Amino acid sequence: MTTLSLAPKALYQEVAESLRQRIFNRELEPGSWIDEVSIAQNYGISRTPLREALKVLAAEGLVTMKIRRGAYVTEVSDKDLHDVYHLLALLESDAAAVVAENASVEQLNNLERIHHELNQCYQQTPVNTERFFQLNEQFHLELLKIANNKWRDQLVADLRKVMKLNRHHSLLKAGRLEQSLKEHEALMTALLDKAPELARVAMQTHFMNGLQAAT
Amino acid sequence: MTTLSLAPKALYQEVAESLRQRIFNRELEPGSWIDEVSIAQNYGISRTPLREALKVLAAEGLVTMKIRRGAYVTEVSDKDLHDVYHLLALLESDAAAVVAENASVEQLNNLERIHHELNQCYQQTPVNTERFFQLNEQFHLELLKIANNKWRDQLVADLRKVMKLNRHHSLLKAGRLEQSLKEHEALMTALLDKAPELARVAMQTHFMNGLQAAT
DNA sequence: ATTTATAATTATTGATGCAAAATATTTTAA
DNA sequence: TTAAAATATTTTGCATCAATAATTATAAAT
Repeated sequence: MTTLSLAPKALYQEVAESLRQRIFNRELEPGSWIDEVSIAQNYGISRTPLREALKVLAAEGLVTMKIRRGAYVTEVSDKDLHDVYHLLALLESDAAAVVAENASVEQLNNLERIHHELNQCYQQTPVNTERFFQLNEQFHLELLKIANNKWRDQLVADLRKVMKLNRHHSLLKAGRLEQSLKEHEALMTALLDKAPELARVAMQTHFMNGLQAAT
Repeated sequence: MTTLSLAPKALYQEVAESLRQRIFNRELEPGSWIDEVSIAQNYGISRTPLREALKVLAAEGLVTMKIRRGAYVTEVSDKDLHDVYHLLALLESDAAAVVAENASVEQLNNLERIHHELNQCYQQTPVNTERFFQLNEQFHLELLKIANNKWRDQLVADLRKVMKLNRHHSLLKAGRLEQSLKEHEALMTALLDKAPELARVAMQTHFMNGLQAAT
């Protein structure tokens, strides 16, 4: 019997992904030192791929390398959170404007389908918040996909990772669901009307309210 | 006599910086495979720090790692250039708006000082274009510094690196100097008037004309 | 002659070991 | 008893070594 690996990844990438999760779960606390030898033993690997993984995480901003002191989990201040949120709002609201300008009917249909699922999810009692958050993220990702700028996608992905480091990290808090849906509604309207600036403002508003709710 | 090292860097960082320059200088061509063994020998180092450097460059987008195939210098298409430029315009024009909103008199004076140097540099005949480009970059960096968002600074730095990969990479081409100065002038006026949206539009215009000139 | 399979070469990936540097500890002297 | 110096321990950083995967070349069979 042979094990068929469909998505073969380098060890350092697997390790990086695992560490990411452990950081998001606060198993590795912000500010804490990352013990290379202990973690390597823990995973049953050598330090070489682990150190490569740490370099990747450092580039993402999740860990900070100190010279001759090793790697530390990045601490995200309230100002950092605010700044990162500001950039996410900027990048995603611009994406909304681009989508309003260029999207095909089919692409808008895809987006509206997700929007409808989100609405239906909210109608159910009790609301499956887990699924709601998932669909919400899917909506944002689909919008970015339509905007068709892989460099922006990368920036947004990295910024979202940094945001997850903070304790008030959710782009969408419970209790904001209804408000959030209305904002999506306004956004969809602007997109279907092919009104770039309206779409931009709608997304901007969506994010600013989100920040309000998060802090 | 002891050598006082003020900025001690790890070997992998030194190597990363050196490789960056070799990539920008087209000594390592886009699309080409990076021979780890040969380069390690070339530098007289082992492959371990070299591989860590390559991971860093990969995170910056300068090189692309292919599984079990090693590292390749990233190829930047015309669309990529356009997309990256779009994001730079977005991020820096937002920075301009933030500066117009919040900057202190002293900070604006610093900016205007650089702007004046730029003007004086242009008045000289013949124009020292090298110095002009340098001052131009300094102006943009000072603006970002005043905007005071280190995460944006990081994004902009990475995007600028990717742009340098492309043959039409200069944010400012010769023959555009006068036009560019006028655009800076308009920007400075908006900043001094504390008019965020005017500043945003001025910077946006500055970038769009730059793209026009670059392609 | 062309295609397929196998072998050999080449290159990447991961493990181990060693040296240098920084921190913590202990000892000695004031 | 406290402070400073020396020693010991810990940890990073770099190099060497081994193994695994992939590509190319060669040989055999149809």
